[in-house]
Amino acid sequence: MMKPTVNAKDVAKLAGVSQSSVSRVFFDGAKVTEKTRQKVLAAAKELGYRPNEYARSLITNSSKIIGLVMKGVQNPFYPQVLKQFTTSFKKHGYSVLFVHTNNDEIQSDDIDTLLNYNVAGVIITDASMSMNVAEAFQANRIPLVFFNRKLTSSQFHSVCCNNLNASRKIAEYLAALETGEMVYISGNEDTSTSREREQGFAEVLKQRGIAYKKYTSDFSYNGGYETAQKILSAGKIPSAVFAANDIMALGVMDAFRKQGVQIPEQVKVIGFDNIDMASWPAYELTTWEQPIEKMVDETVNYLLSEISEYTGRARAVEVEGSFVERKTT
Amino acid sequence: MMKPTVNAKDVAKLAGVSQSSVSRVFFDGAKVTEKTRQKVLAAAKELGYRPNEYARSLITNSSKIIGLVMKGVQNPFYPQVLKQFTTSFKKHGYSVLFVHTNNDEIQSDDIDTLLNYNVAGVIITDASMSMNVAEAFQANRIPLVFFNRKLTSSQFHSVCCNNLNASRKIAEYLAALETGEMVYISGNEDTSTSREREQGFAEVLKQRGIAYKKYTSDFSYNGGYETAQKILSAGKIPSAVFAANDIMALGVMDAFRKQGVQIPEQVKVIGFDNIDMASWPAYELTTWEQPIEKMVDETVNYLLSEISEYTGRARAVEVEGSFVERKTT
DNA sequence: CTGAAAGCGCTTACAG
DNA sequence: CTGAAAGCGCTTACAG
Repeated sequence: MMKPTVNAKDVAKLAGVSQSSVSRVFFDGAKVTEKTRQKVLAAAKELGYRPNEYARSLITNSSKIIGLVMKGVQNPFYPQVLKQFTTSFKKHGYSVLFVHTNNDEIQSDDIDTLLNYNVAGVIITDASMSMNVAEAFQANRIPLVFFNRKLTSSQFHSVCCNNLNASRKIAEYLAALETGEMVYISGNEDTSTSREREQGFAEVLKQRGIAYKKYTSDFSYNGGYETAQKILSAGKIPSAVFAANDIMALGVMDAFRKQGVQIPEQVKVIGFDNIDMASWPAYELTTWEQPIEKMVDETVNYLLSEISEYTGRARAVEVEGSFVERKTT
Repeated sequence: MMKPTVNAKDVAKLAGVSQSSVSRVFFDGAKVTEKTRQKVLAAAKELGYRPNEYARSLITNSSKIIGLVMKGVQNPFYPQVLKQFTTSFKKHGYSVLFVHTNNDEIQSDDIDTLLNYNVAGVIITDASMSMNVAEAFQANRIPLVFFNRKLTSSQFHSVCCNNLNASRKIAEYLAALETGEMVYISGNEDTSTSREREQGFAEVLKQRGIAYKKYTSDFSYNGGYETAQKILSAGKIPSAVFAANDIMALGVMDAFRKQGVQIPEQVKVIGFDNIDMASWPAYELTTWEQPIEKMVDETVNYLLSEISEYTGRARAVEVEGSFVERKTT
């Protein structure tokens, strides 16, 4: 038994017009007289007609699908991002194909999926991608943006928070409060995000003659927790800890507290992102707010404009965020 | 300038075979001699050919896309679910179209999207859906499963944790510890999940002659937090609080602690889900673990079997979870 | 503005 | 097993 598919021809017959006219009624930008439109719409409604998206994509050689690649759904920052992208693209008539990579680097079967569906655009959030793979998208003239990540090569578009400026501000704030040795906890070292946040922080501390020690972690709660234990077992409690994201900062706080270390009296803690939990009474974490909405808007606008007219122009867009002072400093 | 699309015909020409043969090489289940296969594969590789998914879907009147509808991405339980579904479906050659609804009820434009893409199957997680909309999927013979929700009507398939059994066990556990009045904090009242969890809890408490009071909330952290404040301002601290999910339980804990109420000494707290945070040292929440993996497997298997042969058979699948005792009881 | 017709890139009976 | 051909449901020049 087949699904009873009703097509444009059926509607045309019932409406007493040509199949072309039916098509025009449902195709944005095509012209039909109001009278034809009404006849077609009535017939379509009666039959329960809906245009076949696959036939459309086939003939136009384009799709209304955006590929969104994500890895760290465990970090509450990203579900938030996913939600905003989906909502925003829906308004523009695009749907989101969700691709999850377990690995740091996006795998070739995921790329195949994206390419097979001829996605209108691709967003890579916290996964990375080898150069030649990114080039595969360029070769197919599929616009691509790295979200919250930046590649060293300038030939790819990226949208990030101004990490350098943010981490400078954080360092200045901390330097005004404390002058003892501090700690920076990095996320995965191969991410621009982690590197830039360290860079701005280091710059200012150097100016002020304040030393800091770096611990390498992985942007996860457990990573933060374990790093805090290492810090403590190293003997001296630092005057402040700047973690490259909030979820690590929460781990740090929990580990410190477990050892009876007072925050902020003995050590100040600052995160980055301003995820929901940062404002929870159990944490009240001082942090830097990433302006997700602005970042999403920038990304969507770029993608939309590249979809309507492909230029391949790429640049590193940076959006300012804002400092959120709470009770851990 | 057009995208340089290479199609099966191009490959056929280079390989010296017919376009049909090229198609057969890339279509699972079709037969070709090994010699032909090699020639085609070589040519395809040289040209960078990949089958057009839209032409495929058009001709087969089917797709390799699963629609996943979700609302509460703010609750860490759901990103986890999303991740597992994506991973599992990928193994079976399906991609996930992510649909986010802000509203409790899934909106008609989302349904249109799903229908236009002729999705192979649909999963509704925490959103609800009016009966006639669900019927639209049935009319199109698109298998549908409600995940972690159950409709009163038995004509739809659902996969849930055995909430009744779980909440009975929770009540028994609590009754063995305390006999004073308890509290149940519901999620959104129109969800089966919340109702069933109350039912099992109420049943057992009644048997044991223990009273409980119900507060209505919304499955969110803030909801739990505010409810705890209400509980406290009502005067008497209950012997135990059972929150319909973990994220509310965390809110409850934070509100209690803020008022200096000791957990578990003055009041015991139990959640439901076993999200990552429940195990964090700041909480160590006693809870019921929902077996996400098993629930996802059940859902995927059902969908896959209905996709390969549609029966329309529906039943309410229930999966057992397990009690996780930590330090809040 | 409207209709007849070509064609997007595939799958799949049908012959051979 | 393989090839020629029909056809999936659309969009879009091209005439009228």
